[in-house]
Amino acid sequence: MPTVSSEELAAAAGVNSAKLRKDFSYLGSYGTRGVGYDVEYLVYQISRELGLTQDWPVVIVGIGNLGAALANYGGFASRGFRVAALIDADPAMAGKPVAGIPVQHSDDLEKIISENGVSIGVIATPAGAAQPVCDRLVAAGVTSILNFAPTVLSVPEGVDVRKVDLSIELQILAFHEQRKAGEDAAAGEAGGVSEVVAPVVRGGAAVDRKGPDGDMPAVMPA
Amino acid sequence: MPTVSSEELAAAAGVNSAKLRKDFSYLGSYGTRGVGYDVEYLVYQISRELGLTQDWPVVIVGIGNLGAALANYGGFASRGFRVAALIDADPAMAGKPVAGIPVQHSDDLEKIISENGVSIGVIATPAGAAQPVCDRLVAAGVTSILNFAPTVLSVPEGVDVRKVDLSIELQILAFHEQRKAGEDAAAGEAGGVSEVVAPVVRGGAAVDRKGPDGDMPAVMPA
DNA sequence: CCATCTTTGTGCACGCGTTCACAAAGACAT
DNA sequence: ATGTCTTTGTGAACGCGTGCACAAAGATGG
Repeated sequence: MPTVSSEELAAAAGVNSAKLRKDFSYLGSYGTRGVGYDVEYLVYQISRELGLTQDWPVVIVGIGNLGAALANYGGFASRGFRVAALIDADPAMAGKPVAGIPVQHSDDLEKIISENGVSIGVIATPAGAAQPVCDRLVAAGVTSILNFAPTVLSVPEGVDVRKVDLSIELQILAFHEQRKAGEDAAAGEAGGVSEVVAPVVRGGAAVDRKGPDGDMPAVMPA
Repeated sequence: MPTVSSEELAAAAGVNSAKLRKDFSYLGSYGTRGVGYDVEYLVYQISRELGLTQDWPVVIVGIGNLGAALANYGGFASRGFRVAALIDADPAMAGKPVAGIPVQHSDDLEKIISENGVSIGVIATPAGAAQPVCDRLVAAGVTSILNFAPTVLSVPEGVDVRKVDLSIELQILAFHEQRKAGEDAAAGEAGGVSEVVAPVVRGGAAVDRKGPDGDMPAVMPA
């Protein structure tokens, strides 16, 4: 029986082995003392816990460049996701296959959602269309939404929304880039930029616990 | 003079007002006691601190669906970013304009980087091309990389890499979706899924502090 | 069957960030 | 000018997650 010790896994993942063991104990994944964890059983347990063993049908609304990129993305299938349908408001797109899946018109959105039992929707529309699309998705029964449009969506209680702002990631890189440059510059003066920035970098105010990075202050001007 | 109090800002952002004040104090943004913060000055200070007042030239390598989507993304300019060049390995793409910018062939990558003083690169290539492209970018002087390809990039010390895995966001939604469903089901049995999952959700082991969500265990099978 | 060795599972303490609570500071009215 | 009222800035306490260190448990060899 192939096994791994918490020590090996911790080294590979770059975390503390005690923390890893504590987490596994919560999962109820019992290892064997003196031996380690049964790899196969462990993989199964974690997969199940994360929902990888389930089949999640998703719909992608808005088949522009981004929507097409998502439809072609290879990483979905291995994670338990199945693109159940592609939806676009442009009648000219209807029927045209993208990533092997024919695009359907948004008039049929509600029907598509209910017929496929979809509970997760991806919005890749322009900003203006995002909220109306969101409302229709929610009304049709979708309870989790991944939003790529640069808008804040308002949804009723019980619906999860995650917003992916592609420029935020760049923002974070630029922030660190600036710090790199700032530290060099501050070497000359006394009390340079880095001293001012450092505490902020540690304890920046978080607008939302779901923010992508705890290392950056989340309060920023529009 | 238009002002805002920390209380108002905190309410709007959904955070504790003391935390917000403490953060602002690190910035050196002095407010006026009894009045609040001068909005205009505050916006300027935060913008400067985050690097929004600087001009960051970036190059996008790999002009497929995703690369094109990024090139067309409107949110970059307002955040201080300027797409300095689009680069693709396909000779057929060379010269063709995407988002108003002509695509250049990857043979000229090094020249493009140095001539434009680019320090931030975006990789939107297929997985196989990512590491070689990354190496060339770094060799040419890029010190921050935003990676959309589904590969872990290895870079020398001093270079920042942020990986955007589009399927991870979906994963997180599915995880919460499962918890929603699990809680209902567990209402019947004693000691259902939620009790097991809850502690994990709080204290999941983090492979990387830069992970996108502290609310989910980061250890998962490949 | 006993001794030893490995690895898990976890109580406990440390450290850090968040929050509370209040004194200091300035505006504004009288 | 003085008092009152509002809001900032921050010292101190609290709470939580992380990491240490060890006892319990099982394997393995003699």
